[in-house]
Parts: sequence; C-alpha cells; structure tokens
Amino acid sequence: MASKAPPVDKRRQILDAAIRVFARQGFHATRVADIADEAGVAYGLVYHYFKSKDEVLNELFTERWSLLLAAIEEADRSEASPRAKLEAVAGFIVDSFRYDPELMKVIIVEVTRAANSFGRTHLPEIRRAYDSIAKIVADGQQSNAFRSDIDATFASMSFYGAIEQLLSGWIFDLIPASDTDFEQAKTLVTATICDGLEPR
Amino acid sequence: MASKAPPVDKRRQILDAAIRVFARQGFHATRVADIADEAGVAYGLVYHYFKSKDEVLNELFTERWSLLLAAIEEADRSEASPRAKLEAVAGFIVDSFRYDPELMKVIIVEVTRAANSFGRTHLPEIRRAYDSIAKIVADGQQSNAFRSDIDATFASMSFYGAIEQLLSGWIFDLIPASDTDFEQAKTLVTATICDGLEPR
DNA sequence: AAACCGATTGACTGGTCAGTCAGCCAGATC
DNA sequence: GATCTGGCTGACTGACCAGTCAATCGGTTT
Repeated sequence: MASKAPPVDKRRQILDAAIRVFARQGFHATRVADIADEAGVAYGLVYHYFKSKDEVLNELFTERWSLLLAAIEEADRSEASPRAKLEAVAGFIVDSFRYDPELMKVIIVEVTRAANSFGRTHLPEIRRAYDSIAKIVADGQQSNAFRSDIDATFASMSFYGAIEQLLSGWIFDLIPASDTDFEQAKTLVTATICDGLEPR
Repeated sequence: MASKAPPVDKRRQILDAAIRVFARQGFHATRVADIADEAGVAYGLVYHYFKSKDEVLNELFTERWSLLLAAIEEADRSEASPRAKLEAVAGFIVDSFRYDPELMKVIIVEVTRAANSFGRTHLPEIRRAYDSIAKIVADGQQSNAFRSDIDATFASMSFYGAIEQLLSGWIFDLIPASDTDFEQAKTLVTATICDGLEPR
C-alpha cells in the first residue's frame, strides 16, 4: 500500500546542496543549475519540489528562523534572571553558527542583512525576534534588574546587532573563530551589554 | 583656452541620481537605464564617466567611507576620554545618516552588510574602521578607563554592530526615527556599551 | 501484462540587461 | 566658415539564466 518512501529524500538533498552553494557563492551568483549539480540531481527536479529559486532560500530561512524564535521565547518563559535569558539567546545563536556555519552564513548574509532585497519578505519574522528580545529587556527593567533609562528597543537592537556583527566577523574571517572564541563570545557579549566596558 | 567647465557636472549628477535609485530599488534591482533616467542623461553617458555599474557604487562607497575613517581616526587623535571618543564615532555615524539617509542606506545595505557580494571588494576598508575603533578601546584599557577582561576586538565589533543595527532599524522602519531618537541614540549606544544595562 | 502515476530528466525558450559603438552636436580654434 | 574635439546620444547585441514542458523511467495496481 504505502512504501512510497524513496530511499533518499531528494527534497532534503536539494536543500542541503543549496546551503552549501549559497554559502560558497552567494544567492545571486548561484544558478539553479549549480544547486542541481551539487545535489546530484536533474535541473528540473528543483522545480518539482520548489516553485522558484527564491522558495528554496525561503524554506531554508523559515526552517531555521522558527527555531531561533522558539529558543528566544523559551528563554523568556524560563525563570532565569533577565541577564541569564539574554545569555541564553546569545548562546543559542552562537551555537547555531558553530553547529552549522554554512546555514547561518546564508541566513545572516542573504536574508537578515539583505533586508532590501530578499529579506524584505521576512521583515515581520525578523522583527519578531527583535521584539521578543526587547520584551526580555523590558521585563528586566520592570523588575529593576536593568536600568530603565535606556529604551528597551534600543537595547535589544544593540544586543542583537552586536551578536550579528560577531557572526559576520567570523563569517568573513575578520576575527578569530576558534571554539574558545565561540564560548567567550557568549559571555562577553552579555557582559558588554549588561555590565558595560567601564570598570565597576 | 580653458573654459571647458560644463554648466552642470554631469558626473556628479549621475552619482546623485544613483544614490536615489539605489536607495529606492536596491543595487541589483536597478538597471543602468534607471540611473540615466533619474539623472536626466543619456544611457551611454553613464559609461562615459564610469567603467561599469559596479564602479558607480564603488565610487559612492569610497567617497563616504573615507570620511568615516577620517572621522574615527580624528576622534582617536583627540585628547578626549575613550568613552567620549566612542561617543564621537557614534555621533558621526548617526549624523551621517541624518544628513544623508539615502546615501547611508546604500552604503550600509549594499556594501557594508553585503560582504558576500559587493562588499567583498571593500572588506579591507571596512575592516580598517573596525580596527580603528578597536584601537580606541584598547587604549582605553591601557589607561584603565575600560576593563581589560573584554577583548578589544570583541568590544569594537559589538559597538559597531550595535550602531549599524540601529541604522538598519531606521532604514527599514523597525524603530522610530525622529530627531530626538537620533540624538538619544548617540548617547544611549555609548551608555549601553560603556555602562551596561545593569544598574550601577 | 496493461494501464497508471508520480518522480525524474534535460533541452529549450523568452525575457532581461550590461556594456558597446557609430555617430551627432555645440563650442572652440584657426 | 571650415575643421576639430570631446561631451553626449541611444539603438543594438551578445550573454546569461529562471522557469517550462514533453518525454522517460520504475514501481504499483487491476
């Protein structure tokens, strides 16, 4: 009756190939044929599974970003201190990069930081991440764990911007990217934002 | 003998038109014909003054970025406190945006945050900005104005990332962009990075 | 064993543009 | 007023590539 499951999931194969090719050449510079070749699959099959080249990137982004949103919201729901919540968010993003640098590169470079072209479609989802972080900050201010004279939106943008900038630095080899750098980054970003650079 | 000066500088006219069109449609989506139309100039004239469409963007970026580099290095040379130096840098970038939002949008969106495609060529110049900021931080650590347990490179990336994220927020209408917001941003970014979110 | 059906193939097409180029025109020079 | 020169013009072309589609394949059902 059933048994229709193919031995290999070609759709997944195409998505994984796309990650590699997008990471290597960038979205605009990759031809659909490149994806098909990398996946070891015929050109037309890409269009069997996806409406367009854009939809492939859409799928990659949505898949990963929803995890990020879930992680942020879960951190927020926890009983931890506001600072620990922020550290959890930073940790999740840094680990995402460490675990799958190519996918994160694609998401950051081609979507998140490409709000003018491709990212435009996803601005609402991207914004949700900012908003969720802002909520953590605002709650922290409510409970006097954070000072209230720095607008929560400003603070959340600064926090997220700092993290994304670090990822960019790693992606483009502007700063060293060893395992210890990743670990340090998690605490240092949070330390910078929460404690500040000036001695206490 | 001389008197060859045209009444209007067509080259400049093309550059200014390009700023507007790039800001409106994005670099990839603008055809060279769009630039020529916007400038009120024949298609071919663009190629009289520029080798390629890329070179137009190159020119815009280099023009502006060299000002930024000069401003950072000047801030560094001043006698002010490290914190005041950072505030000067933040102030310059924010003012650049306030004074000419379209140009800054193009530079941030199409170059700085597009390191995979166009920005790749300019990575060295972009990096110089990061390095100059890092030097300010490192000097601050040397003089004990800043704590030394946060790596200067990390800190400078965080600082710059925070600012760029704010610009992105303004560019894409994610956060309010009034004159008071701009003024606040200058001090708040510095306050966040130097003092931290937690109360002192 | 015939009909069926979804997965798979890859040649082909239509549209889009960046960049070229042959020549025009207006002011300067002789 | 003839010639020259360089800014300026815009039609044209060659390359590129996303997306289409008709055909094939291999397993299933009747």
